[in-house]
Amino acid sequence: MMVQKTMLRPTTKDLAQAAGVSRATVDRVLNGRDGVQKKTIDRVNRAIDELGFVRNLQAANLAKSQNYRFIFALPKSGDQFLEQIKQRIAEAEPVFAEDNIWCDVQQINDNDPHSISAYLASLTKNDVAGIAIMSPETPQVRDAVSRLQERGIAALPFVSNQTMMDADWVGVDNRAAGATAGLLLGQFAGRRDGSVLVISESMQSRDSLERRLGFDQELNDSFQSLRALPSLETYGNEDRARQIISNSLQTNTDVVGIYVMASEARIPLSIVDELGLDPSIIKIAHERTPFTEAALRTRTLDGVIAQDAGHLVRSAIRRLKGIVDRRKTLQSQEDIRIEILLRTNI
Amino acid sequence: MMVQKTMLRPTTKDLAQAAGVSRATVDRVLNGRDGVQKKTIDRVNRAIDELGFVRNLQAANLAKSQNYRFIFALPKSGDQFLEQIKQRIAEAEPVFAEDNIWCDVQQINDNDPHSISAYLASLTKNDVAGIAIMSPETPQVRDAVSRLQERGIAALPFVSNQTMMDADWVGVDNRAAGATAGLLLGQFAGRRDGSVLVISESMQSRDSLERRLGFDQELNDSFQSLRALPSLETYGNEDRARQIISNSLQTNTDVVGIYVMASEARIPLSIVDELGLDPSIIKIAHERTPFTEAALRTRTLDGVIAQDAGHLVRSAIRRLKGIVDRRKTLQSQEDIRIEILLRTNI
DNA sequence: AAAATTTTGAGACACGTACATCATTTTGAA
DNA sequence: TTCAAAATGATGTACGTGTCTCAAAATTTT
Repeated sequence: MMVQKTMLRPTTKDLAQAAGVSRATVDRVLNGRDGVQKKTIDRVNRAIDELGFVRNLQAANLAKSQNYRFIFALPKSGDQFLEQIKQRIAEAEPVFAEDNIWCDVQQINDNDPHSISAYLASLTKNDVAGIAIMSPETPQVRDAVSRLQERGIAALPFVSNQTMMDADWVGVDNRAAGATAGLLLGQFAGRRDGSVLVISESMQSRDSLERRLGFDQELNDSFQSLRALPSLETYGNEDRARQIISNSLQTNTDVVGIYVMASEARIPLSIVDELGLDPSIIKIAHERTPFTEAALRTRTLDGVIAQDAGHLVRSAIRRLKGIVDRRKTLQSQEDIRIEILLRTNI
Repeated sequence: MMVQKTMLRPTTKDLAQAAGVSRATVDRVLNGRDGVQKKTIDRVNRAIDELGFVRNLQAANLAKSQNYRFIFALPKSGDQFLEQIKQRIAEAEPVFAEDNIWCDVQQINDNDPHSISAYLASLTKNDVAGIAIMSPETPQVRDAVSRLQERGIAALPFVSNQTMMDADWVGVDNRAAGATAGLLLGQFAGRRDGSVLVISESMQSRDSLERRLGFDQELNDSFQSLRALPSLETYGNEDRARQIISNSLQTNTDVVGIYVMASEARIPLSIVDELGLDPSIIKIAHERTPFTEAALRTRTLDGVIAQDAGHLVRSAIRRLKGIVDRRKTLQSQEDIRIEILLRTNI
């Protein structure tokens, strides 16, 4: 496959000439229509390689008046991280609009798997070209996603609660994220020994389970002087959070670190703040939000493990577009990095 | 500015109708041609807002047979980081090709400012639409860049040695990167006190100076038990490096940390390895390379401060394209993050 | 060899914008 | 009021591809 640089960019016309066939036949081959002999197909393909032909996607889209309408299906109940996501979608809108990409946000009650699958079932190919779904993984949703794909709508699990088995999703490896939290906390705690408070919103989500798994493994492997306490689940309830956290701190007087696993770090950290602990206790949380940024700056928080919300959004859009265009995307661009934020690199 | 969702996407025709003018006048306004009354311009602009008109860039490019040919002007002498850059450019090529973007790499002797400016002066608008320049900032180069821009060629300083004064460049804030290295090293060193070895290739580059500045400031501010030693300059010479490093280690028996500032960490770190130091000495280096990745995994390196080479490349391409298209790019996407790599988030 | 079928060719039109030309209208100055 | 200049309209072609239709050629079947 060599690229001819003298010809600025070969067109289907050039291709037809090179292959010794007509433009109509080239079109039949390029778009996989039938009624073409195998040997003719081969001739055209050989010419494609020789010329280094690349279809002009823009012209093709123009001709098809293809437009990319994507939907982000997000949960209704939201924390600050979700707000970040929505903000990044809005921010990306005008830029992607020039590339003929239009995104809508649809917020769905995520406590009810039925309403999600009902919504997904209502979509047709005319309404929408692709959809990024942020929802806990239930059989209903999984089915609805399959049926979407059957109807030719691109569907992509987004950020939340997916099995890592499936390579086709947008988000980070939560096990590794938890391990990174563990490593950071362990190293920052230095040679002290003691116990570590682990606060989550709920251990029912896969995210939390995987983070906890990675966190424990890292502490066991490399920081045996630290002892991770059982997860405290706040259920998003501030009063409950206050009670269980202060309880735990009274029971365990040797706490040297606090790990807030939930994507909403504000409530637990505010409570810890109220209690006026020894500032040398290392505190690690997840996700960049206005709150965690401020906490890093004031040194009430030592580190944040984050996934770049803007990157998540743009990656989802690019990958949906890639599916629609049947072209592969750039793997290295779509790997969502596990970011470590300290007060110096916010 | 409201977006009309019923009309799939307003065209210039719709615009003309809404504004009560002809397509020709719309064209004049959109492309800034003269010979249009102010009040007519206003009428059209009002219609643009009302309809939420967005120019179809694809169709426009098709009509102009616009193609984006970009050049990366890189130094000839190269370390592993530069190899990463080149690799990422090659990797991005086929993907960007579908968007009508073609990138070439040109390697230039960066020790000779004259050959760089001579090369830049030789470029014409027909050859190339934009150029990303990785070169030390000298008056000659700075002039050549200005003249490029005057000739309508997009020019963008890339990664290396630029004043942070100029907002229009691609790269990280090296002061903050140095500070991050300092913070990480300081925290990892725990409550120990002692001195810190700082190894650079040369303190003549702005990169090194800024990193050192940030590093020292962070240590002074927050880790007063640590004492940063004067920078050891290797000049890329392995024998020299071995000598000055082992000298310094003999003189300073209280070393608790080593900071390798250079983008080529392999030589200094190999030498440190040879000397068989106490593994509890904290080692921080810059840039993700096959070597630093391996060193993190084997725990001979504790942390790496990096800028994502792929991101740098793609950001440069997007911004060059943005300049050519006279459209603003998404700021948050083009901020190059200061990444912290530990063994758990490689 | 004739007929039926498959394969290929030739051409037209569409998509939304850029750009050019020439005709017509409006405006402002003499 | 007249005339030149400025402003606007009308219209055509081009860009590269997709998608039709209909005719012509090549191949297979009868």
